[in-house]
Amino acid sequence: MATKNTTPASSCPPHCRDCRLRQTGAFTPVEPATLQFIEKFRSDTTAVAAGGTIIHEQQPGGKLFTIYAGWAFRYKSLSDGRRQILNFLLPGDLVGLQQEFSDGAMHGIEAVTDVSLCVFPRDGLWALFREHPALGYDVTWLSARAEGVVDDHLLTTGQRNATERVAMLLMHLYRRLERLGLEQRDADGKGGSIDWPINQQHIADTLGLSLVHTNKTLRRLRHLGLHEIRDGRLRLLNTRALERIADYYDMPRRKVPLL
Amino acid sequence: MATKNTTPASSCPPHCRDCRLRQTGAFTPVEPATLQFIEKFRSDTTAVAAGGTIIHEQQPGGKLFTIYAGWAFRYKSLSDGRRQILNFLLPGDLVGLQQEFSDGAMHGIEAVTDVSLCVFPRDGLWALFREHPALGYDVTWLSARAEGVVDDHLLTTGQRNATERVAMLLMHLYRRLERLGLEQRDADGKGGSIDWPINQQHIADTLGLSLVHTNKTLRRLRHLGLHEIRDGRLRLLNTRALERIADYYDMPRRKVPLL
DNA sequence: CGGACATTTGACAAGCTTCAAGAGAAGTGG
DNA sequence: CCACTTCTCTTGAAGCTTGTCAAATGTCCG
Repeated sequence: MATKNTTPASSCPPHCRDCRLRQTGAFTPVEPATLQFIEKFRSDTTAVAAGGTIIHEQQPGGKLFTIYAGWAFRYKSLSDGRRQILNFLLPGDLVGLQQEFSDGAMHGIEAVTDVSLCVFPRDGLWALFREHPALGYDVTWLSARAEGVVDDHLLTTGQRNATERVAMLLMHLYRRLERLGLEQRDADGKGGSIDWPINQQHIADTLGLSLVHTNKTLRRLRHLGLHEIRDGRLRLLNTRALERIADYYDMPRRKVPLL
Repeated sequence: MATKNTTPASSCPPHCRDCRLRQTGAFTPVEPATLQFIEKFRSDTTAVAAGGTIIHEQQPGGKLFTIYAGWAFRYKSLSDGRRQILNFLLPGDLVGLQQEFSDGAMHGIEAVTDVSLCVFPRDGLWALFREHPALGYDVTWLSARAEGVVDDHLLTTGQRNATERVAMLLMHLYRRLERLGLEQRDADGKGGSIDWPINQQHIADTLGLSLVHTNKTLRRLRHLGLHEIRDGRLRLLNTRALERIADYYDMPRRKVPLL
């Protein structure tokens, strides 16, 4: 009881210079002056409990967020309830840009785990571009990169079959977590695992498959010894095979801007 | 013979102030000074013949383009040849941003019709942000909006069935052309039609369906009297029904930036 | 007329969804 | 502490949507 609904273990530090994310090496280093500007730009920090709504699907406006800790996902739904998860949001991801720009075709954002967020004022974005063009450039970078992720996902739902889709998702998320330094290496140093807070319904909604078929496809891959999901953790037992099935290619990893 | 491989009817005018696109009312008006900046930033104009490659799928770098006239599409493929069309590119669309930013996960761009393009130097983008933050802001706008289009498309391939997908694509493209003033009204003023340069293979690759099933789905909609494709033109005969089938909602139309 | 290409159609197979129901885990309240 | 609910995962069976194979028709163009 005392451990529930409290602030998640990793909440945003009061000062950006203490940001745990910037110490991972996954993000482009910034000058102290720039860091101060970002901290000034940040209007708040907040937390959303697992299952909570970060951005409502129909609600325009809103704010900009950077995920500091936890998992969330963007989604869109049809009026009869069918839901498509567009992508998963992990620490370092900037979200809410589309709400600012889009024609009104909105998406929702929901927390999977408890999530910690840095909040930026929506109407401050133009000031950011004007006063600090380099950060504006970074925002564009992040936006273009986010579209690239959705592009890949569209290739998956449009062209890959069920087995390929599941293999792709496992590889994709594993690599993203790994890049953030969130992979937990085994004691023997041979393997590793990542936190896996999503359930099979999430996977089904992500890949455009039914829940039942998702289950059976996962089972097949598991019985082939390719992966293991247990106690809320994912362990890849044969990445080579998963990459081959999914036609997955790992890209050279550049550092990414962080707002 | 004399009419082939010549410059398409609508090629970019030498001066941006004569740009036909800006006269459509679909784009945000800009100050003459800004227009001059854009014209200076533009390094070239060019044309690509129907079926030609604008950006090669595997080739990094490259340039930025604004489509001035014609149809093109972005795509990604799997190594065995399956191809997913990510979206169609119409006049006013800015393309090539991802090549600048993405981790290397590239897409290709191919011309459907003869295409006229404004060319911008890739390495001038940072200068644009620095010297003209408002244009940088516009680029971000366009990038975020482009992602919104792909989001919608992902919802389509992930959740809609074949009939819904086809209806969605018909509505989506018709509305986009209409917004650009490229709908041709009938003499009686009751209906209209748009140029329809794509074939059923394009549609199949866009919607993640087989060619045969695409054909049969189109036929069904045609026999229901919902649309008509003839002589390279698309005519919607019952938009109400198509919108209902596709769960399509028309968004309020804001003017969009044009680079 | 012959060749390349897009469209069309039928028959059959396969992949995926739906329906139904049971098992296990975790939280809730008496 | 245990019954009860709820949620997730699991499995089987049946049916429908979609893909694959094959071939005919039509069209454009040299």
